[in-house]
Amino acid sequence: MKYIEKLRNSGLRPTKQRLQICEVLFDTEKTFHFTINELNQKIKNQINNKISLATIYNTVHAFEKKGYLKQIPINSNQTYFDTNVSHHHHFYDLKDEKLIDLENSDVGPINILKKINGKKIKSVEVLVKLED
Amino acid sequence: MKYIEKLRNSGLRPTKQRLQICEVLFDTEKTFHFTINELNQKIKNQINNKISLATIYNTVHAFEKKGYLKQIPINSNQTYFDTNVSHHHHFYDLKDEKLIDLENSDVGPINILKKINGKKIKSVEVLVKLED
DNA sequence: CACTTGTTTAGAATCATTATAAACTACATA
DNA sequence: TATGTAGTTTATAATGATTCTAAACAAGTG
Ligand SMILES: [Mn+2]
Ligand SMILES: [Mn+2]
Ligand SMILES: [Zn+2]
Ligand SMILES: [Zn+2]
Repeated sequence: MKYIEKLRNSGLRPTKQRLQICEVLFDTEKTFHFTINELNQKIKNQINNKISLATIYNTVHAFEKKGYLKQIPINSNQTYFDTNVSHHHHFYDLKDEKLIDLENSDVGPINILKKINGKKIKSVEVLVKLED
Repeated sequence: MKYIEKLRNSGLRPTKQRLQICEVLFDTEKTFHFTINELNQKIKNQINNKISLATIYNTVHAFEKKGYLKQIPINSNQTYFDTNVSHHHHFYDLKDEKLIDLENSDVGPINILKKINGKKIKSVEVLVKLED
């Protein structure tokens, strides 16, 4: 199974629950954005199985640490994650509270001129807030 | 007093507590970033008075709504605010968990090419994560 | 001053997230 | 294949930032 490698790379044994989480996260045509609660619902519907929140949190965080998921920097009462781990940006629709992908090509090249001594840039993310 | 106008514009009466919050927020040479807890500490030290958290939350949110404070989009267990309401961006030092201003001129012009039907851009914010 | 409406506050409620620890499982090794 | 150990799952509790509540209090008006 293709997900075993992802799990092992993340330092996790391939258990039934984790493989099911992988199916929901990665066995899709399109990438998507989600909160832990939304993922939990999706698992219940799609896999027709309940996985404890603790396992979901742990697995998502392990993937995020390894770079198989991204956290989206946004102020919300819940943390948003993204299965699209390519370098890209986001619209945030303030009214609908929805995220929309902004491909790298939809945003011009970004050149950070300021340097901080002894630090290097890990990521550059643009958040574009939308209103009506 | 110069803060009375800010308060009235935000739909708030100028009370003793709110004026003291204003002093801490706006009576400074430099702008700064803060969490509610940090602001609470600052008030205790600087004004030598305790103001209830409810009042601090309410006042900060009223100012944020009116545009006298900005919320910084970042994933943290606490919400970060900024007294610098000019259009600017941020470095986020992952190790020290500190925010650093990135002036508009430190980032090239950003051109959002994608348009969303019926929505207009309210803000464009760049977050640059730093590692060692 | 008297009245109304807005404000402050302590404490409770909420709720996303993290911690705990007991029952269970993967899997290496005998 | 059987056994042992380290890792995993789960229900449940704890944590902690934020929001809510409602009673005591203050601002502003006439
Ligand atoms: Mn998280
Ligand atoms: Mn807030
Ligand atoms: Zn995305
Ligand atoms: Zn700033």
